[in-house]
Amino acid sequence: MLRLTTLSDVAQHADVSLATASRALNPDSDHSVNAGTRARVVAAATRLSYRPNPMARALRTRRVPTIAIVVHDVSDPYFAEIVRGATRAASAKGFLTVVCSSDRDPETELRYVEMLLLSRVSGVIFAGGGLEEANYRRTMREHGRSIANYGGAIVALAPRAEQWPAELADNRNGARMVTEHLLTLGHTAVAMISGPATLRTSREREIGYAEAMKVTGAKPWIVASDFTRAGGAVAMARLLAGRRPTAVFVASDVMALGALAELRHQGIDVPEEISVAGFDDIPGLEFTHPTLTTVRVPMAELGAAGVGRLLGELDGERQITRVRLHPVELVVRESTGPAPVG
Amino acid sequence: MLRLTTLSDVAQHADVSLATASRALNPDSDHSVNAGTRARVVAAATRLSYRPNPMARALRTRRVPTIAIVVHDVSDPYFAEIVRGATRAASAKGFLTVVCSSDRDPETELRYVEMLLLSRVSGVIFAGGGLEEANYRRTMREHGRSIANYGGAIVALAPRAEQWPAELADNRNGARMVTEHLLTLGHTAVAMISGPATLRTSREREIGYAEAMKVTGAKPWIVASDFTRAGGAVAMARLLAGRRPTAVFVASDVMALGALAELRHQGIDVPEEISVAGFDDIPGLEFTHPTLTTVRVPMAELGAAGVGRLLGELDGERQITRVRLHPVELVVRESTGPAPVG
DNA sequence: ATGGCTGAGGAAATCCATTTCCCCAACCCC
DNA sequence: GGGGTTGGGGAAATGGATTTCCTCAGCCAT
Repeated sequence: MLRLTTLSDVAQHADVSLATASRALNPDSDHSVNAGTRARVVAAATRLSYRPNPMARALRTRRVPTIAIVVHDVSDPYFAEIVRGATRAASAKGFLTVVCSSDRDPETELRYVEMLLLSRVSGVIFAGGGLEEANYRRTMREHGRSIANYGGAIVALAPRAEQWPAELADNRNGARMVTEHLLTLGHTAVAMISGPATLRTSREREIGYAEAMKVTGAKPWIVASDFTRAGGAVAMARLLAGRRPTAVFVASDVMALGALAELRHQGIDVPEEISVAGFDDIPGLEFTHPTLTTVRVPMAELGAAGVGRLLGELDGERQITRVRLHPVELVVRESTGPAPVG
Repeated sequence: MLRLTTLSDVAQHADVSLATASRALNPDSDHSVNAGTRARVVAAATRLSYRPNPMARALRTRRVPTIAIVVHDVSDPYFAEIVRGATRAASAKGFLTVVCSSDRDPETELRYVEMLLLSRVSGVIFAGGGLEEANYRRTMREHGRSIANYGGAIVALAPRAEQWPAELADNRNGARMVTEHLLTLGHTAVAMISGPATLRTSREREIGYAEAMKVTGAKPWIVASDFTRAGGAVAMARLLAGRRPTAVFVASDVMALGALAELRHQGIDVPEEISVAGFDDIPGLEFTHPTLTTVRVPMAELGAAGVGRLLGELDGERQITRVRLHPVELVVRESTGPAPVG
């Protein structure tokens, strides 16, 4: 069985004590070390290709060099992209990332969070929005407190009832912008396909949409469904069954892809007959047909920002602004066009 | 800062020594404990709601209740789906899963694996195929040995040079099947868009394609590119620039989506003028246009099987068959049709 | 010259569970 | 009854880094 070089090996080779070796290699210590001594230690460490044992360090510092990211579904491109940004940022700082995919089941999510707090991860990033459900909220609040109690940090990347520090996409503004875009194109019958009403993210995007609609005097026209391709298709079918809109703002790209498929299925041309816009700008939209107009959410950046924020909190940097809003950007592609005349 | 109950608290309350307390709570120890004593300890542990400190345990046992999965890119639907299956299976067994996304960079992957072996994860699942590059292979082999040395397990979910236990999709067979499907439709000029030549997965799929082509006497016609949407588009453009095929087998669905976009861009009808088939059956293909004919790889199942295999290896179950092949299935959709006449 | 301070180093405690190694009593067998 | 096993328990070592508490020398001010 492999024996790796330990700090005491390094100390011996550099002819210093364990304490000095440790301090030499952790420059941000309070205790100063003579430059020459430090050089000797560093040299020895390099020569022996020393790597500190993460477990020992974790035991002593009471902190695991691991963070967790909780998502609704890893195989949803939106979350996948966030995870990508987060893992990259984390590994750059020497942290590993455990990914917990709840498969959109609140129970599963709660169980995961309990596992996480028992294993004392340094911090937890909640990438998905919270649920507006009494039991879920209560348990989540308790877990959050437990995590805070042992010194773990929490960051949210989507709107949540809990007052956790957050790095959020400007959902409301984005929804308003894209709706205004559709209105500017001359559409008056602008419907929205939204996510589940229990999800805060849906609500924020609905509010932005409603704000833009309010100006026109038209009243909001919202159909809710699941945040999945199938959900989008179903919602679009429901819309098409009644009075037809000429433009539809869909609350997520994944749903929008489903909606587009349904339109194609029914032989309705986009954007000639109906304009469609999504939200998120997941990768690959420029390869769909028609290419999808959407609102770009800097997903990978959100993930990275979440990690940065988390590590900052761990270092005790109390941010004044608990919630930071990341700007979003309208991306106009082929799926939106002028309202049909007549 | 919360002080949690430690084993010695439990020991005191149960009025036994530390050693006995530990043995009472870890029933699979060699050392037997009197039933009454054990009951006392367990009662105390429950009363104090004792949870062993994972860090201390990890330091001592040199093993963390965590497994790792190494992928080329989490935001690639193929890998995302595998990760989903793996994390679910792992959490059912009480393991957390760290996800390492190399972003298709060999250096990054190697660095990750080094981090993993230093943190002594219980096991590592390699979801992506290995690279045929001398330095990569050598370093990876060394890391693999280190992991085995400390008692960690390794499982591969894609073909690799290293002789690790593997749960593989039947790539060769799938590629043969889909190529035969195209040939059966009357196509004679059947080209293949493959992944990077350095990737074993590409090679296996090429072999299956070549086998099917051999029967017809036609010689293989392969264009290699990246395993990305853009890669698929570029390769298709290259194909279209020369003598045109009437059917193209694309080595992955993600690439196939790019290839389809390029065809649409050039105004070429699918499948009227050119048939296109992919590989993997990533989620959402039934929402594309045209819906994509492909070979279904049970991705989530592979991920779960990988976890199962890993935990089996940890328990010392030496499998006789090192490599298990998972059957794949042809899924015919709209993107393939009869060869154009003339 | 004395007290106080700082820079630099070391010995030892600490984090907490697991695992030797050792001991004792009870029991068995010849 | 003496020697050998076995069941059950404890003291202490172990894993490897961080951190607390000292110590000592050198320097400054009083």
